[in-house]
Amino acid sequence: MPPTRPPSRLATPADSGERAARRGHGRITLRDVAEAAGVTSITVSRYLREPEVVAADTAARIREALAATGYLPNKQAGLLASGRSNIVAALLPNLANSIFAETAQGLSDTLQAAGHELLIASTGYSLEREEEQLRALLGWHPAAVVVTGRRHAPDALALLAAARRAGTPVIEIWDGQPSGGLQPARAERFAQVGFSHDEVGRAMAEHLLAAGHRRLAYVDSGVAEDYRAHERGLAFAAAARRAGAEVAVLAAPLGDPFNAGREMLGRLLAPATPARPAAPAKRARSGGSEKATPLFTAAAFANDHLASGALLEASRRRVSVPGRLALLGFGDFAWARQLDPPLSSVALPRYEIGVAAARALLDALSGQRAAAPQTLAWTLVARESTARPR
Amino acid sequence: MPPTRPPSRLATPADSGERAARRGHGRITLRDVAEAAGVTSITVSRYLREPEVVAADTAARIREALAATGYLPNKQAGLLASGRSNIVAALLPNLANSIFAETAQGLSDTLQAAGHELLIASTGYSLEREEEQLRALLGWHPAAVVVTGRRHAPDALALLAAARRAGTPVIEIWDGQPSGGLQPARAERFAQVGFSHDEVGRAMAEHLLAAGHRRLAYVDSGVAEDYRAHERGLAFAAAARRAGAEVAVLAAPLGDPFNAGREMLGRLLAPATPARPAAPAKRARSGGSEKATPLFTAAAFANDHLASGALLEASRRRVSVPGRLALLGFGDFAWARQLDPPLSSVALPRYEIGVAAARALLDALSGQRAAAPQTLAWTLVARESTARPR
DNA sequence: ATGAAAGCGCTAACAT
DNA sequence: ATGTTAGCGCTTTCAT
Repeated sequence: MPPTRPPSRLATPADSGERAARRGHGRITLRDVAEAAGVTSITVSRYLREPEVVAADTAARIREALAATGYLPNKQAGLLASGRSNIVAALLPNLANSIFAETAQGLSDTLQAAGHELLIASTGYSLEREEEQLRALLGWHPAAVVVTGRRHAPDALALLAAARRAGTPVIEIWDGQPSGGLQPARAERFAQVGFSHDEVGRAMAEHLLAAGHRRLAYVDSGVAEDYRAHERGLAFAAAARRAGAEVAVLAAPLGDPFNAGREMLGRLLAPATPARPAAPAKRARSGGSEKATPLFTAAAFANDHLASGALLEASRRRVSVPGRLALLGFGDFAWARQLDPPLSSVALPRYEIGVAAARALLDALSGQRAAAPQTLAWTLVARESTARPR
Repeated sequence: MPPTRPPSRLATPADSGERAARRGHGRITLRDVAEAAGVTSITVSRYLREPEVVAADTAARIREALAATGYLPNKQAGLLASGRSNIVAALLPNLANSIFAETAQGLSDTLQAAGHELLIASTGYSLEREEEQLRALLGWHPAAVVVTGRRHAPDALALLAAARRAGTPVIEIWDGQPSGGLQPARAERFAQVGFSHDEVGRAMAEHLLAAGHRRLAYVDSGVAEDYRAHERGLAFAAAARRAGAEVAVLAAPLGDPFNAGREMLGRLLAPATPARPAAPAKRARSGGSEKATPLFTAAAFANDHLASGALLEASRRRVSVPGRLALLGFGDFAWARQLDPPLSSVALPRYEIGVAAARALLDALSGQRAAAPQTLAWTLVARESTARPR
């Protein structure tokens, strides 16, 4: 006979004595329910997992006992015993940034609906913190893992590879399938759910070229870690150059991005005459013909914040947009299309990325096939800020 | 002797036969590490938890074994055995809303730094979903629980109360201590980390009154669930009336809040003459003297989005702000202070609420005293949109 | 249809 | 300083 235990936890939740050995924490267990229902715990366990297998009258008694005790299954015990987890671990650079916040919401909505739990951690764009957090999250033996982007610390990559080898689906979000050239070579390939930032950069250039602009600028994010913005910039510049246009990539200063955008407007209007001669050499990497003083007629930005800053400053200075300078953002935030003129921008599948990633994981978990990569659609929304003059 | 197991999982990860009984999932366990280090598993376990207690040379061997095997502790097993959890469960209405997203970030940053894990779920402002999610999260036996607001389904309340009784700190965020009158009576009191929305509503009214306005409007959120906005509105109206001013509370239409704000500008400028006589009766609940046609000179809004919509529309219609109409927002979003004129607003401790809640929980967990309630500071940031004319 | 036994991977308690 | 034993609460396997 197994070690006796007090007949009912319910009667005396703080029952003591009897056994000096380790004891429960006073919580209702399967066994309490079983006692109340007059069966053994395995029957209750079975009822919980496959109710149809239990006799109708037994089931009824169990249902009663469940309600009477207020039983809450202990998930760690269940997972430990079954080796299965319904946790999905997600690593995002930042939860406050509305880009990732909406992705988190998409993940959360879709996973919750499927009965999964979301264990979330933010990395602050740091590969080190990502690795550290990944290690912590993997200790939960999650059913699946979501990470952001395709840049990871070597050890993190190894952990992800090991997890996948053990049958845990791994998905990288927010980047598209690696296109040639710019990507670091890497043995491990995880399914990607996102879009190609190269393509977006190219489309941004083409949009401005199509409006007749020949002197383009890309205002890059000053945040070094935002490699997606840098990638878009490279693709933008390449496309512009390919079309025979002049193009420069300028890095925005750090700090409040709206103010950075305002400041950049000045540089865009008079790029060859730095306001403060004493200031450090400007970081413009001019492309195209180096000689001509580039008076830009159009600028694309790494994000809507920078672009809106420039737009607002233009409005303040009575600089005509798009007449004197066309402005194109990235992200299509609700407030940016309210400005005057409304900002043209690239609408992103922020929420959809979360949903698609979750779906891919759920598919992989049920079907046992690998998570499928997915390229999601974005849209360049042309508004007045890049309208063709005329 | 305990059931024999193959000498090393490392050598033959897929070793079979021997025992038909349930077997591990091929993962590295404490025992594998112990074998590699020539000790028993408890010593490794000990090393992991209190390294200083283990002999130096043993420790060195364990360290090596740990590295060689790539061991990752199984958290469910650890928690089950110890009865301790480092999970904090958080329930937020929405992760995409930047208000809660920043709170989530504050929670995440602070908890991660303390070695805790964040299990997060969103409720979509639905009390039912909150209860359901709460039930799921409590199954993890979290170390602490964070919920949003003080309105919960009865059963959810019971679950929270039971959790607290079992020693799990529970914190409600985003609301302040219940002030009299408006709050539903309730036996259970959890620690609150937030601020009083009554006080904010009052301060908003006082700010406008101090600028000399006597005909005030509060534009409430059309979202029924946003009871905090409604509370601010009630307090706003009460304060205005107390000061002898005229005041009305108008409900914004649903849908895009910027456009709703734009639409509300029309109502504010000509509140007595509904544009479309055929439209359903407007939802304005006029307070103060009912007779006078209230031509508002100032309006406070439930959020910056609505306020900015009105501000932008005013600018489009060449209605002077604050000359003809002063506008006051709530939330103090970065884009709103970039407008022309910059929007006065109430700056909220969005991130700080997360940090403070996490700290309170950590304190409660280490000190074993109850989580302490906290009132956090907000600031009414006066900008040009409510500047005194003259 | 229900139960007994064993075990998931770890840690607490009690040795030595 | 290290090991032995029992047990956390559940599920699997194998009876009955």
